[in-house]
Parts: sequence; C-alpha cells; structure tokens
Amino acid sequence: MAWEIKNDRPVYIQLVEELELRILNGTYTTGTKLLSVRDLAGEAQVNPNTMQKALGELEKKGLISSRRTSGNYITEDEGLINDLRTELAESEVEAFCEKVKKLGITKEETIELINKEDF
Amino acid sequence: MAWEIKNDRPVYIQLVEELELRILNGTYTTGTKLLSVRDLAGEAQVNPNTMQKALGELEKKGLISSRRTSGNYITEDEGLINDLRTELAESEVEAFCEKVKKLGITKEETIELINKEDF
DNA sequence: ATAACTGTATTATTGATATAATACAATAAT
DNA sequence: ATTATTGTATTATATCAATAATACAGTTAT
Repeated sequence: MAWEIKNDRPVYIQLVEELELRILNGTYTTGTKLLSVRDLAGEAQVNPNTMQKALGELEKKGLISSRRTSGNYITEDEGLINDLRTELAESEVEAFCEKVKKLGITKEETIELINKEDF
Repeated sequence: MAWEIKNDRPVYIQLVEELELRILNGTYTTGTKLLSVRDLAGEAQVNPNTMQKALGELEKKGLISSRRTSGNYITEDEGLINDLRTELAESEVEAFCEKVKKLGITKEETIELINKEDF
C-alpha cells in the first residue's frame, strides 16, 4: 500500500492522516489487528519511533486501541468512524471553499472545475 | 488586514501563501510598493527575519522585485499573475478532489456539500 | 548635512522533529 | 521451556525553523 510521505510537514502528522484515512474509508477493517509498529514503520519507510508517535495520536482519538503485548487494533465503534468521516469531509469542503473564494473564484466556476475532474 | 498564522506549518511558508494570495486576488495592486519588511513583520506579528525569508521566496517567483534601499514592489506582469492564479486554483481543486475521493465521497455528494457553502 | 528608513546579512539561542540505537516486561508462538 | 514478537520507554544526535539582537551600506526625507 502506498505511503507517500513528503517532507513539507512533520512526518508523524502525515502518518496520522494516512492511517486515519485508511480507517475512515474502510481500507483497514473494524476490529482488525494492525501490522506491528516496526512493520508499519518498515512499510512507510520511517523510523519506528515516528510511527509509534503517530499511533499514539490515533489512540488518543479512539480510532485504535493498543493491547500491550499483542498489537494495535482498529476500533469497533463504527459510529465514531462515521462521525469522524463526516466531520473530516465537511471540514475539507469548508477549507477548500474558503481558499477558492479568497482567490476570487465563484461558486459556479468552482463547480465547473470540479466537474472536469474524474472521481 | 488579517494575518492568521498558525503553528501547524512553517511560518515563512504561510507568509508566502498569504502574500501570494493578496497579489493574485488584487488586494495588493500591480506595481505598488509594499510595506517595509519590518512593518510587514509587525503587522503579521512575526520576526523580521522570517518575513524577509518569505519575501525572498516571492522574489524568486517573480511576484515582487526588491529595490535595495527603496522597498519591495509588486510585479507589473499581469500575465504572470493571471497564470499563477489559474494554476493555483486548478491545483487546489485537484488536491481537494483527491482528498474527498479517498474519503469515499462521490462527486455528486461533493457538489452538494459545496452548494451548501456560501460564496 | 543630518537623520531616518531601506533591504540585507550575520551570529547565537531555542524548540520541534526525526532518526538511531537500545532496553524491558509481557505475551504469543514454537 | 525457550524463542520471537509485542508495545513502550529512554538517551543521544542532527537538522530545520524561528526568534533575537545587531550591523551595514545605500537612499530618502528633513
């Protein structure tokens, strides 16, 4: 699976975002066990400490729970997942609209531009 | 004028983005003299060195030109400004679409969400 | 002429991030 | 029972970003 880590922002933040995305869009299934910290770090080609930091953030959000000597598990709280997914979508839309608005692009132009993209 | 600098990304990058936005959307007029480095830094409540770094980036892009002992001036190349404005708008749209797509949101849902926003 | 203001450069210090190299205790696998 | 694997913690080092405090030479304003 693709781990596209750039160096324009803190690596651990990008890891949190990617992991969260995979949980919210179902790439990682509810209740499933994640790869180990070391294996995930290997996949993403980052230091295990950095991946550990990212996983810590995810646990704070309640998206994973760690069982000390067994592994990290995706939450089974699908309500939480759906809520966060909706929340994230809305905040993306809001941020995007604010940006193009500031650029002086109208709503109609914006929708035209989006229609040109392929989903 | 509002300088909303957060600490989630390098300050000088955010300054570049804000200054570029103001040039592209016409807040800063073509050919006009900018405030001095120190005054801009004061407005944005950042260190003058940081503002200076941002202005250096803008000069690389050709959006401003500095006259050593007089000040920094907005480019008069309106073609460049329009090009960059279009370019920026398109890349914003593309990045946004990629994000919502990854979240599993359809194009129709996306356009609905945008229609709810007020431009 | 003098003073104030310009962009620009330099040096030092601090904090955040990332990596590296280990270490440990508890569990799972053999 | 032994070994390997788990999350987790610690210490050290390097780099980047940001701020601070100056300094300088060349206009511009008075």
